[in-house]
Amino acid sequence: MSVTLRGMPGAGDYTKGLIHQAVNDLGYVPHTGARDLASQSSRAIGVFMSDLHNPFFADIVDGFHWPMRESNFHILMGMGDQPDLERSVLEMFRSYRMAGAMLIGPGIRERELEEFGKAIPTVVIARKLRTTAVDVIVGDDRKGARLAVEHLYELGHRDIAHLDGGSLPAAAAARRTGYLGAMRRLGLEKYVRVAGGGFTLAHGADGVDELLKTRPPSAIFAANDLVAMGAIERLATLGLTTPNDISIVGYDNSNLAAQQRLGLTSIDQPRLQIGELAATLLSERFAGRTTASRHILMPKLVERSSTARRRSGRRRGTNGARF
Amino acid sequence: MSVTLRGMPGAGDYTKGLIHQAVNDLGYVPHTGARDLASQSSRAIGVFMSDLHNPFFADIVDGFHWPMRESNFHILMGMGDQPDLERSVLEMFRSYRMAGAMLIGPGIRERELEEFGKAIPTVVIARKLRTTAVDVIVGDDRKGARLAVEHLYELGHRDIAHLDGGSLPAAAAARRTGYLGAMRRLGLEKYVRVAGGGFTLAHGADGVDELLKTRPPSAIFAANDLVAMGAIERLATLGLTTPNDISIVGYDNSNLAAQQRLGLTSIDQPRLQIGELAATLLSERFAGRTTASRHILMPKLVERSSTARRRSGRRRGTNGARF
DNA sequence: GTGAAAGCGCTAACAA
DNA sequence: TTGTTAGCGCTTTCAC
Repeated sequence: MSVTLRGMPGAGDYTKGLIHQAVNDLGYVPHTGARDLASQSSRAIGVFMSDLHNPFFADIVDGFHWPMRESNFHILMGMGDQPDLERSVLEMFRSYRMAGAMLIGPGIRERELEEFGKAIPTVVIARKLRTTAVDVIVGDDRKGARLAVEHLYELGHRDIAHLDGGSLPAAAAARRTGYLGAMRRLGLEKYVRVAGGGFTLAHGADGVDELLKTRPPSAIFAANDLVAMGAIERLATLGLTTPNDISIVGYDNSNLAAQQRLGLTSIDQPRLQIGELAATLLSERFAGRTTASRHILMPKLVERSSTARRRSGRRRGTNGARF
Repeated sequence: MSVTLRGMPGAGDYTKGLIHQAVNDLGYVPHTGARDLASQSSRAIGVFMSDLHNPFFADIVDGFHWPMRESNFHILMGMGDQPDLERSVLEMFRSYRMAGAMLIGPGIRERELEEFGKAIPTVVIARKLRTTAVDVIVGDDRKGARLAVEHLYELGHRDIAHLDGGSLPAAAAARRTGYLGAMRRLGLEKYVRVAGGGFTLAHGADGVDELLKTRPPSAIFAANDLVAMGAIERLATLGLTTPNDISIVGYDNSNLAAQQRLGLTSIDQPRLQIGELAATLLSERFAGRTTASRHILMPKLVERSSTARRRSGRRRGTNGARF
């Protein structure tokens, strides 16, 4: 069909217009499956997200989206919060012979990820990996946890508890380890308390309930912003305000923390930049790079109003003007 | 290859096992593109989301996901917050000759959606449409807005402002209209105030700033939960607490409102159920239904702690026990 | 039951 | 430049 309708080097603009017009009217859309089959190639990039609700992930996708589109790829997203679902999503990516993939917070075994990476150029986000079959972008979560604890320490807090992210995502373990290490280094072993277990708002609320069974801590380091927010709100309903009664640090510096003038002190990971870097790494792979590329991004603490100097006596106050 | 490796009615279990083993070791994954081309069919369902950050949408997808998987379809998601992106996502769905599609909050013209619906069995969520080419699931947003205003009225509020959802999504207009109508019916015209314009946390905060340029209202009806939360937090930093100083009602009853014990009074739309219904409608289409199916879901108000009876004198109090 | 052959809608290579 | 042809990896059909 007219030189398969693509380049059409010949033919004047007028003719071109006519053809496109006709094609449009007919509602013709080229058959990607057939095209990919014939050309033995694909312009599709698979994006796997372990959690559709996590705004941190959404930002990464936002950052990834644009450069990929500019390079004329299209993004197909799959999600699955359980290993089986995850596997089936990855198999689907392979079954479409996609050109590349970005996996955000995958939970399956490293072996499986390695096998996947051998089949499709892949960049993995937020999962520490040894294999060289995929590119990796991770934050230094232990360092981030340390920043959080030290920040609270400098504000005079000693009784610092941790709301844990749970078992599945690797990030949770690193943050917990970082917390424990920092507490030890500061001589605060006796204050060490870990509660909760999960990355959602509900986990934050439940974690607070758990902590309060013994005593309210002076400060909390939460595994991510969602958990921190859940904790703050739970504390509020119990009459404990932040930061007057309890200081809280989150993780991810997601837009929940930032845009919402809630002002959550949080550990920043450059979300959009991570997505953009992922796009760059894939492009490099497409351009021929075969060696693995590994990036450890340094987190930094963003101080907002959810943390404050420890007050000896409890007092309730406002921190803004009244009308 | 071994009766194309599918049913394999013959061959003992042992042989079957051997074959699958070998296939697995070789890392063979059937080529979906070729299969679809040959069979002139597809097991792919496209899901379009206008906003990856909206937890309401994520819940709908969650509800949709399971029944579809059970029916042996796989979900491929695309997103795009701008009309051009949206168009390109839909074209991609068509280029893959997908079996069906769910479009959440599409923003393009009805004509285009109609054309799409003629090509692929489609259910559209959260967008009022006249065309019979697609199935439609919408909430009665005007009714929902009325519920919100009446609830606040019954609590003694008169000076009720609205934080608007903006121009693009059709839902915003219906909620605004519902607000205006309800205010008029209650004889509160002189209190009518609309501020903000958008569906994000930041829009909520900005809307509050806008309102406070004149005077703090007694209560606020927000276009969705994100906006409500942004407003609450902004008010808090200004020393105005909810619900003591200002009552707030959100919309969507998203998990931000519910799980987070923030306790946001909100207008419930049965999110998971919407997703499940969408799956049912698609299945019906696959089973042969050709007439359009249209569903208007009735919203209901879920009262939580962000709304309270109006207090004549301002006072600040706690609403929970202290330790 | 099993095996061979045609063909899905395209692209790529070649011939005219 | 343009038209023709083989073939991508499968399914489907039809003959055996």
